[in-house]
Amino acid sequence: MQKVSSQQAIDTNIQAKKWWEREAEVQQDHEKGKNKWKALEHHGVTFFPAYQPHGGKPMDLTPEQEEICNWWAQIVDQDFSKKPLVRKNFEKSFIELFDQYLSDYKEIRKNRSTQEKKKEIEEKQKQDLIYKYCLIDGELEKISNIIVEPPGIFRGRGEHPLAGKLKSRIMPEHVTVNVGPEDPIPACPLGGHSWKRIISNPEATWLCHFKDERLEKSNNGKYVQLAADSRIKGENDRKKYEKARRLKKNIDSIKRNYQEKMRSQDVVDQQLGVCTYLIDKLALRVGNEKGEDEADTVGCCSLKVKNIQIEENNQITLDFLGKDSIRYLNTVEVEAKVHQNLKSFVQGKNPDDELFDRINASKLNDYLKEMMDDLSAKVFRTYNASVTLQNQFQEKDNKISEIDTIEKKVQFYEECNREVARLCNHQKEANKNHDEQLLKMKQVQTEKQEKVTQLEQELAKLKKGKSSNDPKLPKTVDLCLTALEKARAQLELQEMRVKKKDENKNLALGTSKINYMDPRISISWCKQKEVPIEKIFQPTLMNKFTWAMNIEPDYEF
DNA sequence: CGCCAAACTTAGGAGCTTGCCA
DNA sequence: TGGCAAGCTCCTAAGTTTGGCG
Repeated sequence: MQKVSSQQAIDTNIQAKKWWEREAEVQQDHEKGKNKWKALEHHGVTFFPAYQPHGGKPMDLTPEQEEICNWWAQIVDQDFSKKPLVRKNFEKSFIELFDQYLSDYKEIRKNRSTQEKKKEIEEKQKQDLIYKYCLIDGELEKISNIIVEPPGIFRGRGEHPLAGKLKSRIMPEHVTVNVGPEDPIPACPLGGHSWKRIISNPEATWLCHFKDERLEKSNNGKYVQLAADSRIKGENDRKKYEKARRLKKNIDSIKRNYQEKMRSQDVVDQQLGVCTYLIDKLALRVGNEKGEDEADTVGCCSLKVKNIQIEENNQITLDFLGKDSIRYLNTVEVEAKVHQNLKSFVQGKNPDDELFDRINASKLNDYLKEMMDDLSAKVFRTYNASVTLQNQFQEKDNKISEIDTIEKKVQFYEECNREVARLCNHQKEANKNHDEQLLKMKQVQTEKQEKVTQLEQELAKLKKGKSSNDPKLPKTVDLCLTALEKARAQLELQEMRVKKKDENKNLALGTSKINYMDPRISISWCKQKEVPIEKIFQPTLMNKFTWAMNIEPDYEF
């Protein structure tokens, strides 16, 4: 891998290969069929360093610590030790014995000089450099993750049956490596060890695969994948949005199709129709069935009777835990036929029974493919998110004007973004100091308001030829007007900040920006409104979406 | 078909750095 | 000049989709 010699050489190479400007070649690539590459060269994956015993020397338990460990060992198989309260109390006392070391360690790390920290990072980057890039058909490409996951405690979300189980240390013997048939097999970075298997699968884009054998069935392992700004990921991303645009083009006939479907005499068809209606209208996930060893969450097809309330006036309330055990709670009006069908699906069932008992995700996707080539349920989320953003820009356009500041325009963008996040139910945990912080900001707002009022009063006085004696206040009408204008602008900014703070309390805007909204909508809007794109996209997104940067200002999704 | 594995995208939170204000 | 919120990247869990197999 000659090209991986220095960071500068890499940057130059990466800059040089703009795949989106070489569409002809990209077209040719399709002739390769299912194959994603002919040559693939890389250095494999690195490993989490072996555990460093505390302070580099073996840590003997103090007699006190050892004795306490023994106490627990004596009762560990008794019912007593299974009681949550017992475990909680014991754990607390136990951890107190050890956490002094950890907090000391943390403190030492924190107190290193800025220079020292910087040097450490630079050295790490230098070490990682050869692992960070691969060669795909001769082109240098960035890799996203180059180290296997460290051993530790599994942190499942929500009520996960496996939460707290141990994740074992991944060794080269757990790793399968995918390289080109003519390319060198990467050297195993751990002496005395060797890779589990070397394969050459050009239909896959992953470089390494590793699996913790200890975790159960639903764990299908992890991959070393290309970075988001690589050609292959970029092409896939663009294809995703093009497919969503195709859905937009066909949406009328698709709507007619599922409307007809839910009017069928066949319950299977009714369920397919209603499910598609809900996925289209509410941007729900498809909802695959889940295993015993996974958290109990649902999506559209796996909704249970207890997750829906059929209300008056064609309203329904959906209340369920979705992906990541995030709660979805929404009361909406649906079409009369949908309401009627849902009522019949609920009829005679128990709360834990499936609402759509005759279908599943796979059948639903089969149905979607009858209507549009390549259509699957997730495309509706991409389509809905992108259309929502575009519509928000249009509907709210009168809220901003050319003379507005960049900050105000950016706030406007966020307002539109929030509607998308709401649609997709992208929630986050509120900052634990949120209320306190908001109060402080509101106080600042009040002060700014008072300042404006004060200046307004002073202006009135000055116009009558009078003046206050306060030396802080302007002495002429002109000066006062300038000051007032400034104060009003400051007040408006603060009001926007307060609003943003409160509205973003439980909403995560990042997810839709990264995964759902066609970046070309945002970029063309920025061009129209003369907002620098960096104000909307952080550096990683600027890189991820470079393929979309040359879009015209009048792009329509 | 139903079931399962493989391969990929989507997700929230941890934890770091940055930048602002008192 | 240090305290703290905001911004951002990293991490890895948790989804979806497809296709092969009995």
